[in-house]
Amino acid sequence: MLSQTVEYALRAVVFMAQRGPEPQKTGDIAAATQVPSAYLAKVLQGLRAQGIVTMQRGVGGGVSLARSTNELTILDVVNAVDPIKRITSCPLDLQSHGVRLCSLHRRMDNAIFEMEKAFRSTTLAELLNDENPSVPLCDLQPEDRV
Amino acid sequence: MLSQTVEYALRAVVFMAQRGPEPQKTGDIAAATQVPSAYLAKVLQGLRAQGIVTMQRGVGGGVSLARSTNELTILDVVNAVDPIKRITSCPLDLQSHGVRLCSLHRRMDNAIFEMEKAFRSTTLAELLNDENPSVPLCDLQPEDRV
DNA sequence: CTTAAACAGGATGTCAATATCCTGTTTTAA
DNA sequence: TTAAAACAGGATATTGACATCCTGTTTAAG
Repeated sequence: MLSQTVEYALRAVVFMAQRGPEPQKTGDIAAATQVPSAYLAKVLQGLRAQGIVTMQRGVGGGVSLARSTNELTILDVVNAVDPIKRITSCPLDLQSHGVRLCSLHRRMDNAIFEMEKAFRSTTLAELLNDENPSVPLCDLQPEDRV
Repeated sequence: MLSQTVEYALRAVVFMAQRGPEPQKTGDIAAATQVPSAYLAKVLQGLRAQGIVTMQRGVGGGVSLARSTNELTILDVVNAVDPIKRITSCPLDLQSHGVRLCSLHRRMDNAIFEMEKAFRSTTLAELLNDENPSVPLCDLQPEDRV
């Protein structure tokens, strides 16, 4: 349904958001998010290409979020690595359908739209501020469990 | 986003629904829906395995819908060939998250749920009765166009 | 200037989704 | 009983997603 790559990208972005503005090393992100390090490097390159993160080489370098967590939605991250493709014209190329989708494809597109809407409705900041005993990427200590 | 297989399965099912109860030959369905015939045969086998269609071999045989179009939703077809996988437990296997998803995965699951809901909300019968100038799979003649 | 840190990116491997082909089996009708 | 229709299903490409490895380049610090 959602690609591994999307899952990885979101984990990485959430991790950076939790850590604040300091650049994080790819290896550290990979370890914390349980993502294969070499593959994460590729995913992060995709995020950089889409302006979601910036990367700094050399000693003391690493990966940082390019925008405020208030201005970054889940959808932004999803679209950066695996864009949601709405159905905008007839998949069968029927001349008379064109941009006026038939009932089948209109409803398929609507389902995709609903998912898109759900992703757009949450910013990274909202994710972090969620009052939820389970914190993204963080296992609780036994004594903290409910 | 949605697999080719899902698109193909839905086209095939819609075609059969349009044609009524008579069994349709795989080759005819393939031609009408613009789906590779040999591949459609595999997809239909999947639909049969999930009880969406029945298939009859031999002269006069073919594929038929196993249920009324009132009792068959888009979701049924989608789940038969490419099941929608909700997120039911922590993808990182964090002990303390378990079934209590963190804010990230709860929202990812919610997006999937919204799509699932959209698919569940429409039956095949509703698709066919949609007052919409574009009829699924059918190109209009030039003189009929708006 | 040298060195180690850290990303950059090409080459390569693996696997599942997509797709094709061919032969076998079932079924109906003549 | 025979023949043709039609599905059944195994074997085999092809392609892109996922993943790894290795070497090069940039950068900061000493």
